[in-house]
Amino acid sequence: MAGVTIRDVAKAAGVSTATVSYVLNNSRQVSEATRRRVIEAAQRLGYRANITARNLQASETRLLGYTWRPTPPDQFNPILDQFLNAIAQAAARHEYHILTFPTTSIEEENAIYREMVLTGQVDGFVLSNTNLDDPRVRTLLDIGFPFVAFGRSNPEWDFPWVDVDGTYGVLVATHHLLERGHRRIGCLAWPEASLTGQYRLEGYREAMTDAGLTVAPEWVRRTETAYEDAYRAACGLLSLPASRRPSAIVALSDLMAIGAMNAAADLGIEVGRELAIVGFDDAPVARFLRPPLSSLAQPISEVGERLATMLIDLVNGRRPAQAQVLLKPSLVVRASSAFRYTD
Amino acid sequence: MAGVTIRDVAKAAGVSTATVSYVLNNSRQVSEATRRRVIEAAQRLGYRANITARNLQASETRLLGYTWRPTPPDQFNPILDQFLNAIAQAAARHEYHILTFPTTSIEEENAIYREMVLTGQVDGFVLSNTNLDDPRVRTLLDIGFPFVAFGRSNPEWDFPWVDVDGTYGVLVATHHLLERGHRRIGCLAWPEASLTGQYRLEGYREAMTDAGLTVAPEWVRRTETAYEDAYRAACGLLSLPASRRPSAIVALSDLMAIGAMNAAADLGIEVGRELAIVGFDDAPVARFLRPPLSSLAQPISEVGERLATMLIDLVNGRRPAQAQVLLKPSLVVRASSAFRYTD
DNA sequence: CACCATGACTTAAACGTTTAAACGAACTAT
DNA sequence: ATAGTTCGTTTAAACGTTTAAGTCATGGTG
Repeated sequence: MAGVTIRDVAKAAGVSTATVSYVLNNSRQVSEATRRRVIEAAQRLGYRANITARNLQASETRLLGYTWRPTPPDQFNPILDQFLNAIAQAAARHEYHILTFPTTSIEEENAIYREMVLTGQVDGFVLSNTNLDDPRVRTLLDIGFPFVAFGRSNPEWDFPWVDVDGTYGVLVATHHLLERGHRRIGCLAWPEASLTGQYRLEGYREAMTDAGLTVAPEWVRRTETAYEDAYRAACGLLSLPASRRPSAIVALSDLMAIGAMNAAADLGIEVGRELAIVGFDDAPVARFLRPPLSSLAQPISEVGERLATMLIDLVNGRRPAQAQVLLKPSLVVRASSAFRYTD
Repeated sequence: MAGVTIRDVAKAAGVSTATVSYVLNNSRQVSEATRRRVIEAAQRLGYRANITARNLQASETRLLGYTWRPTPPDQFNPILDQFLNAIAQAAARHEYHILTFPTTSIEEENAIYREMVLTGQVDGFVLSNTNLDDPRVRTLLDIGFPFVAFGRSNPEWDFPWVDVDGTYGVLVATHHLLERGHRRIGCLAWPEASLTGQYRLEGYREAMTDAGLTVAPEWVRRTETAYEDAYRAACGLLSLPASRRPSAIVALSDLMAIGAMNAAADLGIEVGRELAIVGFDDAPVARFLRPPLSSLAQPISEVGERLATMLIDLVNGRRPAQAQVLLKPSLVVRASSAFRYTD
């Protein structure tokens, strides 16, 4: 397409292609006169180095792969936009770009990884939504290919990751509820298999223990992340006899929190007066709900930025300054939980 | 990284690299015996052709660029996930991948386009959120680089696009409201400069005219897309004297619809009984609102798929079968507008 | 004056493919 | 028997860079 090559510039400036390269990359001393001639010629012809050729010669691609599994239509992904944006911006600063490819299953993802590594399509990967013993992490560790992960996996595995401290977040949220006078606090949690779910739930338990409260088993409802499941689970919580029915619910995601809000409404319980709810993620829509939903905001942009720079370090054979980073989410208190509760 | 090249395979099979290439690409007759030897060797060594080298030689990248402007934190992008997914899946079927890069302004986007074209980083572009006289469309038309757009621009410009028929969508939505007994219908519209806004508004006007109703100027409120603006505009609509106050509102986006829902709630007007509201986009959250919000669902996956295949056709010098495609959105009726209204 | 170092540039190989052109052997048709 | 085809394969150029190694003045040093 572009068509103007380094040879054209060399000819126009009356020098060899090597000299042109040296001038343009500042990689060797060149006399001022020649330098000017080359630059002038390059500019006049509108020369821009062909990236593919450069990459071939450097045997790199300056591409970072990011896979994500598309969100089912009945759920939402509150962070894709921001996350993709953050990693792409950070990568661009180092002249890297993001290659995105959605996949449908972990197995497919794994296969695609191998393929991309073998064909040299990317220099590294960004994983997200990692889980305990994540096979993708295992694969990449085994073949020794550069990658970073948003999320932890097996604590025994040494690999670079950034994660948001779910334990801390839920601990803070639960403290907040305790501080507003709640004593019976329920939790909409995920199945045991979810590592992220484990961390978050731990925060809830810790806070309750700190406050000298015992967690009734019936207060912790494990459920899939889908809206309907959360709705049903919340109905269960709210149908407990008055003395054991929670006056506050911590939901491990905003979608689940919405399920809880609607369950409460359908049972005639007023959220923001009789019942407090806190979510996790601070989805954009949280502010617009009625009442506005308190939630834990994840520092997604920082996660993305750190991951990108870590990965670029790795790709270039440098050890990243910090290979494991745990960032704190921040609680955004809104009307769904701002009120003071008294029994 | 991968390390095993076509030369290694050639040596292992005792043939020239050309033969290996011919076998592996099926591009020339090769004797069965040699074919088997080559395939066996390739397999044994785990050979996969290096993509960069192949691309250089073919002077292509098999990469399609997609830029989007990140959504401001107080808004949401209900379609990025699905759209990216659709184009990436469709592209993958033809062994193309998507290079994403977020930008902050149209000007920056334009500059990046030029740069990417000149450096040969992508074979084509997917634009979205095009507007009247969109400078990006102009640039790409001028330099003659392959691209497709989600959205129309200047009707005089001949370029390939796919769009969702906003006029039709809002027409259907308005008909639906008329059919439920509404006579005073308001519209939360966008500033005149928005082409998409123009099309959608037209649907509203047409439906009203069809029904023999005149649109009171005060019923059409032009506003920015932000929540607060829509909220205020809706307050304006709902504060009209009873005889002129709309009993139904068509909002040109779900975010604006939410603004209207909350405005109504704050004014003590019950949505779903006294006031009907319809949005546009069918954001995932629409189902979970109270009442659930009626909305126009865009066939995003189809848009993405069509765009990707059109672009790949273009990149390969084929004219796409259909260069301009207008798809119909479908109205999803939920409780916010399902009731029958009587004055 | 011989020698070496330095500076400014060029030559040519390399990165890993694909593919046009050349080549030789085995057939086929005259 | 000879020329022309066909088949299967190899040779080598090409894609557009970067860069190690080489060349050749020039100038400084002992």
